[in-house]
Amino acid sequence: MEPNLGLRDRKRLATRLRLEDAAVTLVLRDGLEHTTVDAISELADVSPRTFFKYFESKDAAILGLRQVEIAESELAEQCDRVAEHGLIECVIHLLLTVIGPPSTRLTMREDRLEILRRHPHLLTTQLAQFTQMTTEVTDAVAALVARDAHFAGGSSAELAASADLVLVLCGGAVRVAVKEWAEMNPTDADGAAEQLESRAISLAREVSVKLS
Amino acid sequence: MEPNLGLRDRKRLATRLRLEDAAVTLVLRDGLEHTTVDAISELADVSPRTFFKYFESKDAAILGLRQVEIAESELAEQCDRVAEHGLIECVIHLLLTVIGPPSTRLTMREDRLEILRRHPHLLTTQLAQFTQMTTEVTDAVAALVARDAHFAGGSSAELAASADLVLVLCGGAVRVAVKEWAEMNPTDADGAAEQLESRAISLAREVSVKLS
DNA sequence: ATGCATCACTGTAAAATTGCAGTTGTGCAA
DNA sequence: TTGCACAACTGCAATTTTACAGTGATGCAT
Repeated sequence: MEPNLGLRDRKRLATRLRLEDAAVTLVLRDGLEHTTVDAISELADVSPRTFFKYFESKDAAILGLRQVEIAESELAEQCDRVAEHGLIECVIHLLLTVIGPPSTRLTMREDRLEILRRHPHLLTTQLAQFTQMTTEVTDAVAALVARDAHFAGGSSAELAASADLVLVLCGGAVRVAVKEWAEMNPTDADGAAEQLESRAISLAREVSVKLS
Repeated sequence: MEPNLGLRDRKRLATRLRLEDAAVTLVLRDGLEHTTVDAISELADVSPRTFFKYFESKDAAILGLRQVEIAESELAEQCDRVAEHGLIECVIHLLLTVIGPPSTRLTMREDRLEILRRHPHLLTTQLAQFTQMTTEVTDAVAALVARDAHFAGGSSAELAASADLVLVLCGGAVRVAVKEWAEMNPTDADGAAEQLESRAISLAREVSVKLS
């Protein structure tokens, strides 16, 4: 699946998956509150200290939320699509790029949905993490908004405010699209990226039209 | 200022303000990383355990973020404005109601802005808390959206998705408006509520128009 | 004024999270 | 192959945060 990775990266990926599996397994078996970081780490054969090198919190491990770091070059590349496509399309594509493709392991996805049903407060964690991800691209979105014809001519402060709002709207659209996809599409995971992008764009468009 | 409070509530309010003052004072004096919850609690004359009865985290105390709990009745009352006003206006008014009026203590506001400048990561905390607040009114917003003429006729899932996006857009508008107000309006704190509402509405309207 | 229900406060212990320093394994070039 | 730079892993200590259980203060009806 991923043969183009060196030994170091393969080990790292394996450790992360082992931690995710351990977290999900133990939570389903013992319940969220009786599952400790120590137990997860032990089952995954790493020290508790290492656990936090992979995940920001226990919840993040259970949900499989990796921390993103974006290369400036990637962002700049994405930003050269404004002329051809619309602003909403560009921002959503940017967001989907940084959050990466959804997990292809169907069992895992089912298990996580079950955990989310049992512990709704995890939705808060998920939302917070997602929001944090989106803020990482704030500067890039500001640049995109500044180039858009509809927003041109505003003051610096106005542009910054507009960028902020465009970002939260598109981020929300992506979040809703991902959620719908996770809940409704148990079969193929191939066209996922395209489906997500298409759905998110139509959601954002629809709302902005109906609100104006 | 607030004579219509019993002894218990007055004491509680005083304790919260003492904790906020202690947190801000110590952070400005010793720096964020050298200020412990123990020190804050000691200066405020409560136990560290009590600290967490008032604030969810050290950061929340520094920023003065109180945890909100909304009465269902209040929400229902707000929701009866859809017919007369637009959807955006209603949702923003709802949000401003639940987050309450901004702090009127100017020194405190200045001090906190200074701390935010020195420790940008606190913005993440602030944003997360704000997002959490907004999600508390998800159901009420869903009801508002369902009543709105532009959104009527959609399926249940479509309505839920739309409500989600309307909420993040309005929430973002309020957040931007509050931020602008905190940074630019050192004088009167009286018309604050109206200014905030007006600014947030125009922000949300403008973006939805330009995006559509 | 009295009694009761409730809430605020506290101590203790356990779990979660972070910082620091040291060891080991990996990638890479000589 | 050897050696170096760096990343991953670990242990340890300190801090943050939560759960539980108990004590005292407050609000309120009588």
